Amino acid sequence: MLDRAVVDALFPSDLPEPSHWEEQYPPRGLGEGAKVTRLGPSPTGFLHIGGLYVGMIDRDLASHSGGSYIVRVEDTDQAREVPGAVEQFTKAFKYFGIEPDEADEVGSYGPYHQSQREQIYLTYVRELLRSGHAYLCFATKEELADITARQQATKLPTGYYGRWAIWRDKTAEDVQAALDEGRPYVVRFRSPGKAGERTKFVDAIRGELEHDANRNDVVILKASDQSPRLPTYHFAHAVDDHLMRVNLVIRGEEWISSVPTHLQLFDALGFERVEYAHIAPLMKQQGGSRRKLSKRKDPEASVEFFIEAGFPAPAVQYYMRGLVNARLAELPLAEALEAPISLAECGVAGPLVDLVKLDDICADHVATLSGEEIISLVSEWAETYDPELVTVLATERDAALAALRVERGPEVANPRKDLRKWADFRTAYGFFFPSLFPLVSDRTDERLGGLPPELIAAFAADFADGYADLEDGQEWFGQIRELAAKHGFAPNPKELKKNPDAYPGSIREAAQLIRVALTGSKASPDLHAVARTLGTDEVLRRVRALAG
RNA sequence: GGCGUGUUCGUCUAGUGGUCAGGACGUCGGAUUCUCAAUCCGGAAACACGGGUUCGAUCCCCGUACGCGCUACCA
Repeated sequence: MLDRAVVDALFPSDLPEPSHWEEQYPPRGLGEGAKVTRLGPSPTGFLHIGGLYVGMIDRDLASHSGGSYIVRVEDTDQAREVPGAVEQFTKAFKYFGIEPDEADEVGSYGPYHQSQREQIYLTYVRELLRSGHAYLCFATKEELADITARQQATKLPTGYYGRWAIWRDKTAEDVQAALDEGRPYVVRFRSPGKAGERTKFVDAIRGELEHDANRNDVVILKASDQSPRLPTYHFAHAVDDHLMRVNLVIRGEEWISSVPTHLQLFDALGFERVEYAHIAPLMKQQGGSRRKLSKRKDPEASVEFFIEAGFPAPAVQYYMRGLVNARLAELPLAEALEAPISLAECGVAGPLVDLVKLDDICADHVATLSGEEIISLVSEWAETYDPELVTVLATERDAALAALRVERGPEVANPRKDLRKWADFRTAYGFFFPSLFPLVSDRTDERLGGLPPELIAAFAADFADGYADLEDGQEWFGQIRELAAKHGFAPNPKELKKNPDAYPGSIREAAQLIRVALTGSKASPDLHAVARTLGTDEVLRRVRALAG
């Protein structure tokens, strides 16, 4: 063990003692059972949907227990940091309504960026060094690679332990000599683990788990020739979660294997242990098997994907909550968003993200919204992703409201479900806006089904000349029926099938002419409703364009 | 390789020592219809495999297979 004087000389002389931090970050004095949770996103790219998923659970448990939810940016890997990532996190959390109680400038347990907590970490590293729970390691990358290679060659577990831990028991003289040479070092934890020893712990989701005790002298503080001097995840987890008074750590199941290490660290530091809940990761189907959603390969792994497409936040939340607790998927959306998540009911196998099911949920949800709500949500989304649409919605608001009353609205028993996400709006409803609608005047347009151009022109002209804006749907459609008969169309598809050469098409094809003229599409809401909504003038303008 | 963890219809899952193994999404068929989105009705579809324990196992135990994770100065 190093002399205290030698240890202290490694650190700034004004570095605070642990008591300083303990006083600055006192216990929270929350009620019985209050959960203090945290999410530790790493700004090495866009927020992963899995991060949002875990954050939602954190947020929920904190809220329902009267606790607090913290977002702590884990930016200790400065080399991999991506600029703008933190801003994107904030935006994503906001979009989905999963916002922290404490983050960045808000909260008295900060700073909430690990890169700004150097002093704190150093205090506790020094403490561990003083007590002999940690030591300096001057091993070079080459030496470490060599150790790993030799362990692999002899089929031994890899790691820095036992006789491989070459700096663990060096004399003070050797350490001093290396220090005098100015060699860079890392600080390693002196693991108390013994070969064959087992560690038992309780996971709030999985119950009692058992693992080999950690024997690895893990690095807790990265290289001394870097600035700022930052800790590894393991050490930062212990220090931060203790000082932020977090008492429930919810994280991905990939951390289960690290729990024995974390427990040793908490014990060595004299911290009270925290409760763990390890969540099964969101998966992706890959051929016949499945794998974790990958940020690089899967667009839907990024929360950005959902924001760009304008998936309604409540629908996404509802879907995710159903994955967390299947019971919530059986509840109506509003209830499911309010009902508390239960860790004990969490699945232990990673679920596949089913975008088709999400679509279904979105469609059902949007169908419950009013026209005003849809316009406001679409506008908000379009602010970033379709500025032209924002203007149109503002200047032609009446047209938008009218469009959204077509087969929709609270009084309709079976509302349309053609909007799943805001990016669908332009495709599904754009034709209602004169300024967004390109007239169809080319009679050879494939949308018209290849009917003879002169027939199309004559039909359209006839329709426009005799058009009446009738209120009754059957009567209104009667106009098309009569014209169809006059122009030789079969009265129904069955007749056409019986006698294909006798007709240019059936009533179906005839109606399609008007549909394409009015909407530019072969699929649309009820034609009568569309025509009434557009108004006589606009109907005539569009049909006459086709008549030529 | 070692250690850990998991496995019910295609997907998310419910469930129990004796159930026709339930629901939802998807899918298929039908109805409706001027096209869609829907809606309504109906169908197909699962307890990974092999041993035990038991009168009986999807459920309990042990193996096997397969998936996933950890085994970094990444988180």
